Amino acid sequence: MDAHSSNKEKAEALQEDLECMRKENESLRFMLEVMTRKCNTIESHLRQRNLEYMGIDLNHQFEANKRARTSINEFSLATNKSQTSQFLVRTNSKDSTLVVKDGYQWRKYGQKVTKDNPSPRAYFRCSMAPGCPVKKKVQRSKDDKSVLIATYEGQHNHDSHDSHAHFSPSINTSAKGAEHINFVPAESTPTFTPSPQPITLDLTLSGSNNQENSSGGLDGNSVSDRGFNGKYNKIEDFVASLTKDKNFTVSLAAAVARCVTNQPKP
DNA sequence: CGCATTTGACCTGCGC
DNA sequence: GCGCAGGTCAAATGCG
Repeated sequence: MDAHSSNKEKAEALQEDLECMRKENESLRFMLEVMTRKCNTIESHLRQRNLEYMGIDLNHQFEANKRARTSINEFSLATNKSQTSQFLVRTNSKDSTLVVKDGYQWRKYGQKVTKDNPSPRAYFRCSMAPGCPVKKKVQRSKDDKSVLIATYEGQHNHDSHDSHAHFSPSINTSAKGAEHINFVPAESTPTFTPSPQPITLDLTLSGSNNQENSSGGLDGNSVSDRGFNGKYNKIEDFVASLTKDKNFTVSLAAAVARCVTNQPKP
């Protein structure tokens, strides 16, 4: 009967392990959910704040432009209808080029000085694929010369050759002058409460220069995550701490493997 | 030489 | 119909 009792002990030990792993799995899921929620919150906050900034800009532009054909709300609707999206791109203020590195290849086909803004507006067509209908307009912000306003129209009929560079231009530091770029999507939320403080978000997780980027925002109002239990100042810090934790990595890998294979822990 | 950029001319749409 | 402003075209130019 010794064999029987030892098997029973083994089964109990395995059940204990299984219970531990279940709890670990639950906590991991909880953490993932919390991080997802925080990301969504930050994203929606950014969009709202950016549109508030754009609202001011548009108000100024419409005051200056008697030929304005759309109201602010109409602008918002048109943005959705015609598949246009607008991004604020922070660049080196000394950089006079209107180049926005977004992972696609663009051919410039025109430049025009508009009435409401002394900075010229450049017109680009996507040249990565023949027949790609996407166009973009790039113009410096009237209020902040270090900010480029990039307006994209249409949808690409191909993929970016560099998916990492797509909308992650701060990764690309080799471009002439474009050494410090942050993208801020400016679309969809129809709220235009004036706010004097635009915000930018550096979406890269590239470590050291994140600190500089976050403190070097347009107005020092870059978003930082006050973190889990006040321990982590930024999501990046939290993620970095997690990725450095060997136990976390191993547990996460095991949990993911179990989820993928749909198998209980042995 | 081929390709991208520049830039003046031209086209288009809208308000008056 | 005219004028204005944004958008596009295409010849000229520059660069590798």
